[in-house]
Amino acid sequence: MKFEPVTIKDIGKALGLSTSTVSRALRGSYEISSETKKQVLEYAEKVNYRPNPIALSLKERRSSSIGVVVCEIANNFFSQAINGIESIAYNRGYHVIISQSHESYEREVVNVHHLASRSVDGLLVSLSSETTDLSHFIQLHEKGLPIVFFDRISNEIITHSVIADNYKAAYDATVHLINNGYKKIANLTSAPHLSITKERLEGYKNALLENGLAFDEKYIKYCSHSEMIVEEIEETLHVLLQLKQKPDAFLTTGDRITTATLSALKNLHQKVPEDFALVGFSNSNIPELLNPMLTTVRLPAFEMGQVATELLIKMIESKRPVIEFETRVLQSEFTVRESSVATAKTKKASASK
Amino acid sequence: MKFEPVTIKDIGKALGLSTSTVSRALRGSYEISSETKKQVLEYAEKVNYRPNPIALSLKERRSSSIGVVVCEIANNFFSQAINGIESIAYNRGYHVIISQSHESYEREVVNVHHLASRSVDGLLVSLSSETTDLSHFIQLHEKGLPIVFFDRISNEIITHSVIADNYKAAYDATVHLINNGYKKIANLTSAPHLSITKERLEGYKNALLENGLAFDEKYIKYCSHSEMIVEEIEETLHVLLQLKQKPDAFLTTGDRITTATLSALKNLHQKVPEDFALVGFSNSNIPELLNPMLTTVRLPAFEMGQVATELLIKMIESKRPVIEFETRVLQSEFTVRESSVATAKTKKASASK
DNA sequence: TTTATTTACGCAATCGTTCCCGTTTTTAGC
DNA sequence: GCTAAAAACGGGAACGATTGCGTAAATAAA
Repeated sequence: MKFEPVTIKDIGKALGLSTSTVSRALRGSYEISSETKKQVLEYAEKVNYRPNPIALSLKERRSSSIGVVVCEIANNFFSQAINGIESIAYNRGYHVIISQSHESYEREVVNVHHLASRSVDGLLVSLSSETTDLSHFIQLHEKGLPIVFFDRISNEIITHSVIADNYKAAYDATVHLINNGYKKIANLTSAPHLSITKERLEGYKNALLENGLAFDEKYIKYCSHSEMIVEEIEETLHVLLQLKQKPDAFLTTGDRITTATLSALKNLHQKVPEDFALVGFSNSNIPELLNPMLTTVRLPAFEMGQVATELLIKMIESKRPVIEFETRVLQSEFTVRESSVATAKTKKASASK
Repeated sequence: MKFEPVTIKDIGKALGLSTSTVSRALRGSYEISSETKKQVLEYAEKVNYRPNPIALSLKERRSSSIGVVVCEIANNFFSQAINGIESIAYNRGYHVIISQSHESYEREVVNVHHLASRSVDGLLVSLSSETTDLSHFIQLHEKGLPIVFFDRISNEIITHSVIADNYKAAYDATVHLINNGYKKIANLTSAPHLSITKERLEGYKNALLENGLAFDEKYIKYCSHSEMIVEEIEETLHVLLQLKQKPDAFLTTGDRITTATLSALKNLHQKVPEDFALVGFSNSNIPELLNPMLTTVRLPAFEMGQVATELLIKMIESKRPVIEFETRVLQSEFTVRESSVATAKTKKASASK
């Protein structure tokens, strides 16, 4: 099946004008008499003419579209970020083409090439957890394709970045647990080389050290983001629960890790916060509907998408090459709910001290 | 900033060949000697040549991309459906361009025009709740643009459709509540003109009638999908709770309506299922983490996306105009959990009868 | 009336690729 | 040694829109 839109040539033929005249008339050029303009405009309206953006892209060497590379849209953080991206992009006349890597490096490479060859004017990227080699981005970046990283960024490529205050968020969350009497706080986090992981881990670590608690590698568990995440975390919990010094609280720094941990704890018949407290990074819309109501760190996903898009469009539309870059840090939101409150156990421990 | 990829012309110049020869060599034409082919292929590899799909689109009059029109990707049902769409589309060599209407008719129209002029080869559509006038689709459909509707479909346009067994799903859910002793079941549902609403309403209605219960218009509440949905549903509940015959159970037929109802009930300090039972349509990944664990109807979102995409690509790639259309109905999944079990109250009522 | 200026439009190149036609050279057939 | 047929490659139009340049006619200025 095919779809035959009206072209400028059709209009010219119908009206006995050249394509250039029609083109100019449509763009309101002063060179065209008002009669001709009126005639062309009316006819174009009548036949519902729409300029072919593909032809325009070819000529202008730009597509008015930006590519988004994320790992998963079925994830509150990213779907909210994409809403932020769209809210800016559409107002500025850009299309948004979304691609998902599903945390696979290969898939990310394929998607990036696909988008680049599709002549996107720029790229908004949050890295997949498998990605350590950035050459697919470096290649494009060197050729001058504007790229902005958000959330999972890299310092191998010098460009704009937008992140949340990951260090502070993890620090505050950890201090909160400590203040509520928890002393053996395990951290379930994402792949170790991801920027978010490093920053959050640092915040967690310093919170412990500054409060006189030991930092124990055994309490750090890196979780993949596979489909089997609940089973994986159940395994991880098994290991943690068999430690001599088993943890009394969990800090989960990732949307899916948080819900998966909650599921796993439930499957293992562990009560929160009585058996284990839990603070989770989560952009869920319904943290207070969970059982227990979840203490969360909520990332400013929507705003991050907006800011990243603004920076990208600024780069795209810049006449001269951009040479100064910034890393914008946006504030997260910490909300205390049931899952991390002090319990009889922790109160007793604190009192007896 | 600009981005200058290697063209076939560059290769020709470098190798002293014409563009036609290079083009043919790259496509492996029998007309080109194996030496020349080898030379061209090697050089192309070396300079990392990639054909410009924009130029191809212009020439071939197809873009190898399909447009998706949904209301909200930050919704479990749609993000799962999009994953299904992508899983098929990418394997078949199609790009997916997603646009959100945020339930706004105007936005939907703009997006559809945008996508059409962007030369998508076909459209996957789930209507916005505001849409009653379909002329923006009819226009394109008449010009031969392949369109497949899924979930929120329309019978104004004769084409393929993919839906869930909405009638049966609502019927079964209602019967389940009745069997557990609930007799005054209110139905919170989406906009009245949506296909999903009509089908689900019919299932609900017939379940009541076939089980000797009256169908009461006062128990039907149509909810918009605005940002303020929790507040809106709180209002609605206020009205329902002040009826002489106030309901004893809710059937919520929509992802966000379900969670919003749960939130609203919580805000109003109503217990589920003790005060009110609840069965909700929901594609949440964590229904058993909610408090109470939620009895759900889960739609086959991923599969719906897949089937719709297969049908669309079949239409796009069909040589002759497609004249026979089908409506594929996929099965939903009903899972009983806490929120709809029989309580002391309903058991007593049943027993005393 | 002659020249200069404005008005209003057409021609053709351009973007990157494909493909229908040539055209030249080589090889085969007799 | 001549013709015929492959083999190997180039020229140029086409896809839709824009735009610099050229030019005819109309008007204004001298």
